[in-house]
Amino acid sequence: MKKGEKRRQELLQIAYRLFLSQGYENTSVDQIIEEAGIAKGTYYYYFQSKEQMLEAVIGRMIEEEAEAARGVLASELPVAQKLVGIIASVRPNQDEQPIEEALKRPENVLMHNKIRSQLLEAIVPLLSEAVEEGVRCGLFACNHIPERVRMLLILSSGLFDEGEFSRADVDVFIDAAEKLLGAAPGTMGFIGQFIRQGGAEK
Amino acid sequence: MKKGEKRRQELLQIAYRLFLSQGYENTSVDQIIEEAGIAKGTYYYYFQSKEQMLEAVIGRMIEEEAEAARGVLASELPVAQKLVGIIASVRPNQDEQPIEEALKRPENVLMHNKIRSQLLEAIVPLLSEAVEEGVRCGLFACNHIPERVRMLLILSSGLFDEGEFSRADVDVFIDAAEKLLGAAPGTMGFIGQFIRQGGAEK
DNA sequence: CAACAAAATCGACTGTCAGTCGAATTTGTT
DNA sequence: AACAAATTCGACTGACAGTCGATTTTGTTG
Repeated sequence: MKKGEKRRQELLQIAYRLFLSQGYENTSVDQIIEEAGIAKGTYYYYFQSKEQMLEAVIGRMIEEEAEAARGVLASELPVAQKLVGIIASVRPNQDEQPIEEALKRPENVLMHNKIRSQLLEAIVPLLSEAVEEGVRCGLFACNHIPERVRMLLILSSGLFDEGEFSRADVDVFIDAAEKLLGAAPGTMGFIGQFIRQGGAEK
Repeated sequence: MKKGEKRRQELLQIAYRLFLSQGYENTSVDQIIEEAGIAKGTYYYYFQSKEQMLEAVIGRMIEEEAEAARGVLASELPVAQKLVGIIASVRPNQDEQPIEEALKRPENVLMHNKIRSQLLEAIVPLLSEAVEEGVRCGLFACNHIPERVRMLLILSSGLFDEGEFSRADVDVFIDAAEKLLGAAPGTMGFIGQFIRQGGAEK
């Protein structure tokens, strides 16, 4: 009951690295077991399928991020700081730049999608709670908070997590965020800091 | 120069049907050539790879829709009608309900994604032109039109083209559309008619 | 028509890969 | 020691995308 879990984690670790560096489709089970130094049967003793393993790898990533976000939410910071903190927990740190890059690559659509949907499910409730707090403080003014938060996350993912984007995209997104949440114009420019890095056309 | 193109179209037709009914991943080249009654080599005489064929299948779908949309745009209809018409050309007709369903299935992520990006590229310019016209008529008031149109399309796809969605999602989306384009509140409810069909939770 | 080239077709073969299965080994328990 | 449960092994299967040289069909030209 101990040895098994350790092996499982070891395999997840190896897969995490390989999936991100080469893409999920381009990583074979044979490669994983070779790096781990185990036989095919052992691999399938721990995972039902390659895809199920991908789910596990992603679940682990998301859980770490959600953990950090929950910490921020429970803190005593002012609402604005909480928003920044929660978003920051979800955005890849600077030492994880490769992740950002890897997920944009065309061979990783499947992984990218699974991450997107799992992340959405985990983060929407947390961010919604922060926004709720913001409404009580008079920072925001809107109904249907979870739906609106979900929309903004879908938008940011669709706009910035793949391909190029222009300055105008960022500006309009900030405008959209203010209007959707009923924030005063010009108060949500801070979002921009989380985006600048990817696209740069024009 | 004639026979070849006919065969090519025949293969695209078969693939179109199979991809939608079983999913792209679950359809093998062997199955396609068996239905067509040709040999492997012939298939690869017409398509470089299975994925390139998928691109061609999708390109064909999109081109038809874009064609219809261009017709609407060039017509003499009032702006509001043009918007409705362009959106309608893109939405699957009633005899294509299966398509809508098929694309939601988990095994079709790749296809779904390719369609989404190709459709975006084709439709954004057309819809933008219609919105531009709307601005001139005083229906809308906004800058950065293509960016805003793109956002709305990304949003609608992310919200409604997969999984469930609630009544609140639709309402908030309409609200977002009005605010993003600077339309008067309550004037864009007509969008709702294009959505009702999929999700129904609560 | 004969001769030749280009277009189209054939299908056996290769290599890769996910997943299976029964046997063997290790570990823990009584 | 005896037995069971957990873990590991690796040869094997089946499916599948893609290759390649040979062959047939079609179109062209003197």
